[in-house]
Amino acid sequence: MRIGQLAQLVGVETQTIRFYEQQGLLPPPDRQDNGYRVYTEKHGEGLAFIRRCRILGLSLAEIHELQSYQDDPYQPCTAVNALLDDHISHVRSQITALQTLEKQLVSLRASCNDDREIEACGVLAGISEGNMHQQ
Amino acid sequence: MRIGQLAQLVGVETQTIRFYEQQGLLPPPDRQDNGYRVYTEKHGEGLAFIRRCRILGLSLAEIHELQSYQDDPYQPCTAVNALLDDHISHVRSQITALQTLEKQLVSLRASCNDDREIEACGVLAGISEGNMHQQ
DNA sequence: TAAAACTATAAAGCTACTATAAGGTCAATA
DNA sequence: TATTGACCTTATAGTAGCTTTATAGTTTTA
Ligand SMILES: [Zn+2]
Ligand SMILES: [Zn+2]
Ligand SMILES: [Zn+2]
Ligand SMILES: [Zn+2]
Repeated sequence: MRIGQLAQLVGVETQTIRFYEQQGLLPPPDRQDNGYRVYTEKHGEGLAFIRRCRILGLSLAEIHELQSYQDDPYQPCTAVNALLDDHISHVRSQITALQTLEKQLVSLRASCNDDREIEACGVLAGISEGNMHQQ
Repeated sequence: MRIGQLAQLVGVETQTIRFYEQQGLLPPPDRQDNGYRVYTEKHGEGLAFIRRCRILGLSLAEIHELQSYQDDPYQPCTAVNALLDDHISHVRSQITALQTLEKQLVSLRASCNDDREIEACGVLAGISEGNMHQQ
């Protein structure tokens, strides 16, 4: 399988595949005489794994770590589960931060209607004066 | 006021101030004979405004837009309020996406306890098989 | 006077790609 | 046979918002 076919199969751009190879997330495939990369089914599985991890919001570093665990199949999976727990708390703290942000933005927005001049805009005034109802 | 004092006043690194100047968010200050930047109180206010916007999650482009409105104080503030409305919807869609993600991650995590071998890890299996309970 | 602290510019690094440029390879068509 | 088009190669730059590093000049302090 050449790079274009693999890309279409998994739904990724060819550059992305080369990028993952360069980052050490995909093993370098064999090459044809003309230099073209030749992929196997294993590469397809590896690439699909990476993509599903990315959809779950895992960073390339976290994916790399997971791969290192996969290479050690008889270790206990504590570290894998811990990695996921950490990632869940990453996501949760992002959610919390964004919710706080949303409240601030909504209250800022409520301080103005559409019929003022810029000079009297409650939004701009709120930002300028630091009335951001923190915490 | 020199750059270090301004930085300490607002709670920013000196490089960040130079960066904002370079990006056109802070007006270039006067220089001493030795080339050192000299800042006024206005610069302090401008910098604090930028920082508060950043804390509210506004992009530099959005901040730039707000600044252009500030320069036109007798226009109606419709555009300012619209910018904030847009930003609030940015934030809300991020929250929604992260909440979906969190559900997927929690359900994935629930598919494993800590007492398995990697080979039998429910988390890794879940990712590999694409059991991500989408939508 | 010499070191410490501050300033300057320019360039690279960070994440996870995406896009562009310039070129080599191959099958099919005119 | 010549050429078109689809595919492949590498290398380089761009995205956002800084941070870090390198190198050098200036001011303040001991
Ligand atoms: Zn994470
Ligand atoms: Zn307004
Ligand atoms: Zn926004
Ligand atoms: Zn497990």
